[in-house]
Amino acid sequence: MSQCCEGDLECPCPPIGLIDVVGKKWAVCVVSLLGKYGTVRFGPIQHCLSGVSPATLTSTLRSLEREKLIRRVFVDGARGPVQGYTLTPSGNQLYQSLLPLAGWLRSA
Amino acid sequence: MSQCCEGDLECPCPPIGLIDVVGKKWAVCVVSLLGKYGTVRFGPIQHCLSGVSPATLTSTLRSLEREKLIRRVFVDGARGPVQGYTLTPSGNQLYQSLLPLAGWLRSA
DNA sequence: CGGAATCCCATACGATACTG
DNA sequence: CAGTATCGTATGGGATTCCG
Repeated sequence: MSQCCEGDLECPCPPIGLIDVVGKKWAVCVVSLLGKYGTVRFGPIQHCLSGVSPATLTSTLRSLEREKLIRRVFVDGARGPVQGYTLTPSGNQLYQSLLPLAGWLRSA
Repeated sequence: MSQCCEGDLECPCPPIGLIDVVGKKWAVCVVSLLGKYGTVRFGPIQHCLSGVSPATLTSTLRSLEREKLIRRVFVDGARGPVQGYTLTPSGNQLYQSLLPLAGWLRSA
């Protein structure tokens, strides 16, 4: 993965590694969803994203986990604990700084 | 391109089409660069992005042009007019709403 | 210098089937 | 319900070459 940047201009570019994570097709959606609703389980996330394939969603969730932007949590359901996903503090910072962009994207 | 969103949760996700543009590996870098420096030519952009291949850079620039986020301009150089790229008003709005995210990405 | 054309590869993504 | 496994395709992106 090449590094940005090495030119004469001072580089305003974010690190490529995080771009790769945030740039994943559904990553921004998942972060926005968790930011808005707190803890969400696998099924509702998948349903909200119009039936994205479970493999793809899992891949997105795992990469977000690796970057410590989300984490798995267990909540008490009617029949025992169930899993869910929620933002880490770092993920919540991302969510906050993502809000203006998300707003602009929707209005553009 | 599947649509987001159709679940019970109200969807906070931005449109997928623009995600695809902004999510391109170098798109955020280019927008940040033009936002900071105004008009920049092909060469300096490429150099600043650590020698990204011309094909890739061209692809990025074209997709940004299609979305009317940047446009080509001609400026008077020493030996006749030369080309450059600059943000459109819409692109500048994107740049503004991108600043918090770019800042967070760099600090994360 | 500013690209366009071509080739090639890695992988993101979707579809489907299956498991605990 | 919450994934995992497998497969196939589309395409983003790098390397190289060539052109005005």
